[in-house]
Amino acid sequence: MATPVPVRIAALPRGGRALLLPSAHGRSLGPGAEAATGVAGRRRASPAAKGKSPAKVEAGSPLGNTRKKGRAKAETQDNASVERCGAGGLEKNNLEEQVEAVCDNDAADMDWEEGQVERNEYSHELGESFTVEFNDDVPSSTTKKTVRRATAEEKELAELVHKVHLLCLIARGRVVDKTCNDPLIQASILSLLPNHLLWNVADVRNLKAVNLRNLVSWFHRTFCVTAQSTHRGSFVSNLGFAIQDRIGTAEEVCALSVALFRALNLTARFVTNLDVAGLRPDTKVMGTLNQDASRLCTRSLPHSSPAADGNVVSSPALLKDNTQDSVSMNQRRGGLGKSKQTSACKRSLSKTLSSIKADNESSCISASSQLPSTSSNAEVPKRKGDVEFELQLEMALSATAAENQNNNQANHMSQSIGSLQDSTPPKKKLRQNTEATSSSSAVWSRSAGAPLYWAEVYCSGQASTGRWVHVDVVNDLLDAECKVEASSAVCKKPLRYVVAFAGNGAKDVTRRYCLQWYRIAQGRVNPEWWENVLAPLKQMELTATNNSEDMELQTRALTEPLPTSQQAYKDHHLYALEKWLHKNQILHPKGPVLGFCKGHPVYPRSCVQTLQSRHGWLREGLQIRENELPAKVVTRPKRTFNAQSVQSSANEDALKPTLELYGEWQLEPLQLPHAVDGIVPKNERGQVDVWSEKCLPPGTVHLRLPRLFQVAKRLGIDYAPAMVGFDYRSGRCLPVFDGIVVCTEFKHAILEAYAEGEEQRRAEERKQEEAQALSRWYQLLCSIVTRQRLKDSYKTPSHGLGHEEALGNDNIQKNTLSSQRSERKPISSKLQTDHEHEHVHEYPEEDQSFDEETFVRTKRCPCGFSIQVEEL
DNA sequence: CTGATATAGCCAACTTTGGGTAAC
DNA sequence: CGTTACCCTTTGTTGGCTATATCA
Repeated sequence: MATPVPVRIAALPRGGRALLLPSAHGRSLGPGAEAATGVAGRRRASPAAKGKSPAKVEAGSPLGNTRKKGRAKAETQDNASVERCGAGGLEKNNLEEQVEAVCDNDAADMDWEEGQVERNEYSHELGESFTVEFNDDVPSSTTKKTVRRATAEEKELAELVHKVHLLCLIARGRVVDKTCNDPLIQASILSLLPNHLLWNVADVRNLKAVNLRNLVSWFHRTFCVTAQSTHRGSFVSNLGFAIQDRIGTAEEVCALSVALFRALNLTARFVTNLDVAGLRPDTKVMGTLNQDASRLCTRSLPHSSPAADGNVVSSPALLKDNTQDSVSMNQRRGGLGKSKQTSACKRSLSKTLSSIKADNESSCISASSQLPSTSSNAEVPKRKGDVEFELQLEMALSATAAENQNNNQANHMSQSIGSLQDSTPPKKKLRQNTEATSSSSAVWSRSAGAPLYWAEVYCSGQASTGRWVHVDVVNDLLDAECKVEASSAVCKKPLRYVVAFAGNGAKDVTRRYCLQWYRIAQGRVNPEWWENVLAPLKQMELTATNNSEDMELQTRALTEPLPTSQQAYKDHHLYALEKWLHKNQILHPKGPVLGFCKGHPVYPRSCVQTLQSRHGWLREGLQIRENELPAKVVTRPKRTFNAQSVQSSANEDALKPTLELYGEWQLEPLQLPHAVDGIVPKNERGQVDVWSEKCLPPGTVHLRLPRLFQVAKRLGIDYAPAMVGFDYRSGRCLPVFDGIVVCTEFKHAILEAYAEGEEQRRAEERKQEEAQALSRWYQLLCSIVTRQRLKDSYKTPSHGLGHEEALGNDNIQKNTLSSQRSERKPISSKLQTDHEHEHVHEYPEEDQSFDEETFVRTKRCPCGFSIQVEEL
């Protein structure tokens, strides 16, 4: 029944043998899987093995492929396991002979795809200890994971996602900003503010950060922050409910603070660290878009439907996870005992859900219950007595409406799903969730959540001319911009794009919060694109706030402290170490030295010059000045594209394996011979090399149109074919031509003539097509007529035929340009006998027509067959 | 945990002007 | 016999950059 399949026998050092299905990536059945009862293995080429021949363990060669260290190591281990499993000391038998015969047959080019061994057929010959072993995916700590790097396509996709996500987040920021201007929201939040806090901020013109202290503390005490919110239809509605319930997401609470500041007539803006999907693809997560996908998903759809939640609830794995989440959360908050923790693991569904509820509620309670949570008592331990915690739990549960609970439940569940989908380990994720909800600590540490939303208030009384002051009501922080970067880094939400929103506009203020730009530069999108996106928004922001801080941000950008690690100097935007220069870079001038890092002098980045070869500069329309020596000489790859150069490679190596590079300071504009008297200066091949438009001889133009050279030739204008590059196919390089180069003065004449010529050519083409169509119609109709005539001649001979024939011919002849239609008339009666007719080779003159415009002669056989001949 | 270093995989750059055969 | 059109074949190597692993 089983198809004989080529299999390989590995001769093992101790004489043991194992049957190996040829596979680069088989699967281990484990040491215990003995005498497999029919094994089917399918190999799928993994990306790592893509394009490589399957790693086969050759007979007598334990290490099939020792080219790379890592693989050799892995295979050594594989063979050890093979040995372990296969040391049965089997006698060579028929099967093996058969198998080896197949192997010897080689097999090297065989497609080793699928294997199947049926026990029924062979087991009696092999004995019970025969083991089938697949040499891959052995679960072992030392097994090297296949490292797959992202391809260019994936990178492009990730960048696109990043950009789109950025745009979405900006749009979101604008929505929030706009809502902060809503009069009703402003009035509502203002109405909550106690009177005594009002006059602290009355003097807007001389406002200082200190004046905001009480306001911020009050706000922090009054509103508690929750991880998830209920969608109420619009952000305005959400804020309305947040005001009513004194509870909202960090974003909502922060937005409310901005609304309050604006209601108080302060200049305030909504600031957010855009939590955007990564610019680079995440190679750790295979098969999915990237790890941010789930985050994207949860952010855009934070409220999964109850039905979806129901599905999830039915999954035991998720349940367990939730249980653990809630347990450790309880432990964290309330200090539950160990026994309680273990018992909690076995809780029923309802208890799990209630504990989740408790978590949600307790987070609010803990935030709002620690009312006087100023910096003075920030160090108060979070652990409280169990009793107190239980009390709070009770209060929370009873105080919350059932409906609300359900919502929270659902939200928390969807959040949990998100956390499971996320590549972050559950434990870590849990911590993040906890952090997001806990807001009692004013000391930046891991326990404080990553700051994603805050406000900036312009304090005119601060500094000499006033400045923007960082105000974070979520974390009860005032003027603490220096702490943002560290806390973001700790919470794995590094600063990337800190954007301030005001007046429906936006502005990148990352510089204010980021002291180590080199750390984030890699994660940011192409600055040009980003600036283009923000340019119109920046103007709107400026109009609204009337405060330009560009100088301040610029100063920050230029006065970054010297990094202490050498790595940081790699592509640092301000500083450079000589060791990190690229192959085509040089320091010119080599100085000044700004400092030292581990003994290496640090130079300003502005001293780094990028060099190019003579040809490279030529493309840019520049040439090297006379008598300039190469700034740097680097080795160039050997030319190995044909046999001749390989033969003479020894000489070539000695001669010129180097590439001479020049810097910008050694250049002058390209000086090419001018076009004189309508003659295009050409190279020795009679062409012009157009590496770029800058390489054109002065006074000439490059016209990239097909068939243009014919026009130039016809008009007698001097031209040269434009060689634009090379095509390297099948190991050969072929010049690629595109259009022609002519003197500028002939440009219009040629283009006009070309347009005319093209028009004519198209007309001719059309005419030809029409003629052909007519001819085909004629043939078709003739054959119909003939057929009909034949038919009739057998049924009712010579009856009613004349009319049809006349009609058919007439129609055609009206439309043809034939000048001799009348002569073709009586279609010979010979036709009637023409079953095996051969077309007349020498067509009679009277059966030919000639079109003087197209030079097409149409010859017709009396049977209706015609042939067209173009006369030249 | 951080930084230095080694390693491996992806990818871009580099190369820089056909030859044999059949039909006409 | 000279000219022309068409087909053939689908590279191959090197080094830079970068992510990851490993070690101090």
